[in-house]
Amino acid sequence: MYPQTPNQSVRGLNPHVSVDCVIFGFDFDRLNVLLIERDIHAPHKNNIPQRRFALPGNLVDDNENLDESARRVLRELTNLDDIYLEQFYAFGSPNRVQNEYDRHWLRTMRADPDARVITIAYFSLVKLSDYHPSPSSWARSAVWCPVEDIPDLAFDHNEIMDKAIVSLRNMLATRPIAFKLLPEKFTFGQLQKVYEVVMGTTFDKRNFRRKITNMKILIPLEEKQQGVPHKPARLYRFDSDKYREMLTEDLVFAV
Amino acid sequence: MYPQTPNQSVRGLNPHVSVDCVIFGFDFDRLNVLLIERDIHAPHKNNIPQRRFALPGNLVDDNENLDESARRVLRELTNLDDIYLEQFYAFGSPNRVQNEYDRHWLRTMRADPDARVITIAYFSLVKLSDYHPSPSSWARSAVWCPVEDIPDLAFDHNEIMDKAIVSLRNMLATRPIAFKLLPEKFTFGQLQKVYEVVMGTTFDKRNFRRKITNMKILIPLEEKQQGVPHKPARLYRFDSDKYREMLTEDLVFAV
DNA sequence: TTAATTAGTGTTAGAGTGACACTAATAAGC
DNA sequence: GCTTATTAGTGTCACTCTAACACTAATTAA
Repeated sequence: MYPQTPNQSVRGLNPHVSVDCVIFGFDFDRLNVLLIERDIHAPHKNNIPQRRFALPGNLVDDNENLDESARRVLRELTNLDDIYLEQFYAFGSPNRVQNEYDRHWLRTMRADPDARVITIAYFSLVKLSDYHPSPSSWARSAVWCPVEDIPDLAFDHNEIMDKAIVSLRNMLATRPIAFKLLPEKFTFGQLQKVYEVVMGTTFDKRNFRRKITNMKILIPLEEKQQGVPHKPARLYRFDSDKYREMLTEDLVFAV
Repeated sequence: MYPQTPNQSVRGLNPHVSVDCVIFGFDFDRLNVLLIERDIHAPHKNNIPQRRFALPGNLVDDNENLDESARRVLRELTNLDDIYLEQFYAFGSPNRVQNEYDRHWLRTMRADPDARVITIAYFSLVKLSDYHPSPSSWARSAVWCPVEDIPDLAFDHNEIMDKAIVSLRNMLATRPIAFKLLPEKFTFGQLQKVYEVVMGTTFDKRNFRRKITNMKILIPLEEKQQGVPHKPARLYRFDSDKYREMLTEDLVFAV
């Protein structure tokens, strides 16, 4: 049981290639990212933090392609499935493991703990409320952490995070992925909030409305918000045919 | 000498990770890509082509990061150096090696020929006339091939090529890299040609001129083309301060 | 009744985009 | 020296997009 080498023999894990997943979770308030806390088998040394967070990631199996691998690893560590993952960059500095504690942890986890590992990073953006990560495998916990409060992460995961945010924003600016984050019926205000939270800015309400309206992707409903302590907003749903069209277009959403 | 395993023991090549380089060469006429022809140690079987082209690529060394590796591999195979390489995607299907001939070739080249290899792909765009690739290492020849005439390539290299072109076009559309392809003094016609060849379209001359002029990146010279059998065009050079600014901006060049 | 909160709306000035056709300058060929 | 072939160079118009800007309306809570 310890050191724990999860099915390594059965699976044929490639000792040199891993995948890491940056899962952004949107909650109408801020942008979060999914971190896992390591199960600590290691004895605690002086000055070495006892809690250590990381992006969900692990070695690639020899029979699966990278996309499948990212999906599996995410599932194994967090019990999240059915998440569309987009590859965005490979990180392969020989010095990815600098921290002594990380090295120690690898020794408890990997058959070949000193192997130099290149990692292929993926990101996704999901509705936080739809996913309730629960830790498994070697994760002690799996938590949503606001992107402004990201702690020091394992390995080069802070660097991966930074690049992921850039990729996420590029994605949102060119593809209508915002709609995946909304309930079926939503208001203009909610839609705008998605863009604002992810992009990290604010937009002019009227200009935003006009821009979206011109895309002709929203269908207005004869229904309003209920129970809100202010003027209730009209509800909309989005036109899924139009949405599918736009997924393959070259559109640029620069509000 | 045969099978040839280039310094594998000295270097510590990672058997599972490679880099591949898609070097686009622009020659004012069309877009080319740099291919290497394999040195054929293998006996020729029936129906198996005797010439086999591939993108320059090789295994990553354990002491170098991915960018360095791409650079080294390109140098070793083609004697090209000082080329800025941009990483664009990682390819890692377990079935990257399907062709029998490719498998055979790997057996002649690699210490661990059946290892499953993930490759990190890079691209670059250079002025063809500036670079004279000469084959070395296991390359029999290194040739510029027009992108319209790319033959069947080794492994999944055709797939890599396709994705590289998309990345190249995105790059050209957002960064003023076209200027690297021109001589110090150039005409509007030449600049437009760069965009047309790389983007694979044509643009309206007047609109193009206006767009570029508005960027205020060109400095008109008191000089004209000479020796051309038509009205000689005015020469320009580009403002390198402005150029550096634009490299970091979010500009979109959608002519 | 009042306060707090968010929804909802239009205009204007400026910049950018796409479509479009003719004259000018040169070398080459005759 | 005339003609031809070739590329350079130029302006306008209609349209769309963009950024900036302020007030009224509807609801709940206190």
